[in-house]
Amino acid sequence: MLELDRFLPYLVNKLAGRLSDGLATVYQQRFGITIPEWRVIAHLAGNKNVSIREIFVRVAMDKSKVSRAAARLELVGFVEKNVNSADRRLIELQLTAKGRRLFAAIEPLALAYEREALSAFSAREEEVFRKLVGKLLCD
Amino acid sequence: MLELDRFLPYLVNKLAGRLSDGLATVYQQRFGITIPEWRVIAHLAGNKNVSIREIFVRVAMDKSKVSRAAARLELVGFVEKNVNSADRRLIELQLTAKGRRLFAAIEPLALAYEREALSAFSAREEEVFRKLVGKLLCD
DNA sequence: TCTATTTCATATCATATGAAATAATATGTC
DNA sequence: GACATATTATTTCATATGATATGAAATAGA
Repeated sequence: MLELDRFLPYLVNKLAGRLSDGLATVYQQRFGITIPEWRVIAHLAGNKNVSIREIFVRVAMDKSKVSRAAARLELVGFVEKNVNSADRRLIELQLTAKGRRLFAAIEPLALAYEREALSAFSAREEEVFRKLVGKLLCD
Repeated sequence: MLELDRFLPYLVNKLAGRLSDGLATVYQQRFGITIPEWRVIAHLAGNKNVSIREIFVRVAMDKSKVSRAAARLELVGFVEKNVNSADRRLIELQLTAKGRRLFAAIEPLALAYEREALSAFSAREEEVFRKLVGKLLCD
């Protein structure tokens, strides 16, 4: 008999919801940033001159979401959008100085949140968990 | 430096999305059932005469979602709604015969999907993963 | 070159979502 | 019993979402 509380797709979703909600509260209340926007920022923090497409294939969001997040981030001055001169269909996104400051402010909070969320784990357990999640995601 | 691909809240979300989407396709296309509806059905399959409230506290959905899912499931004849005669604020939800047949049809597909999703794991790894997820969820 | 196809970002639109309001019932206090 | 407060389910309403359409630019083939 299928029991929801032993059904992994459900359990993983429940866990994901908790992790996201908790983290979202942090940067939503303090910085007015949504989850999609946070993901775009985090990706841009590690990758220069990125197109919308590059983000949504890498970052598990559909293109509308990324497009809207980028539009809003530009509006509030966290990212800069430029057309790629080699291929004018493409957009080059990058963090502005303001955007980099925002990331620098959020980063330690996000890492602290992650540590806190995983505090039930021993170091060994965390390592195993990371490995297993990686195995399921496989990419 | 925070790297999205090593950030567990993100990774778990990505995994959850994949697991849900894949499974949703199964029962959406074949049975016209959404994820919230599936969760209500799965919960009702194991619990008789359940109120809306009971479901949303147990099943990680907000009350509107459960209320709407229940309304639609009643409309299409998979569940039956009755007011609790002891406390007329409460609703008693239960699967109809049709609803039980639906669950019986979906159950093996859902379990097969779970097995397939976890096929990258050895039996031991699956066990460990379940334990670790349980530990993070703690309830 | 001309035309068809593909790719990229955005816009559109119907639906989903969830926070807050509402309505109905229950509980507690005087 | 009457009145205030609490609890439950639904509805409302503004916003989010995502599938599809659009338009602009690039590429391929004749």
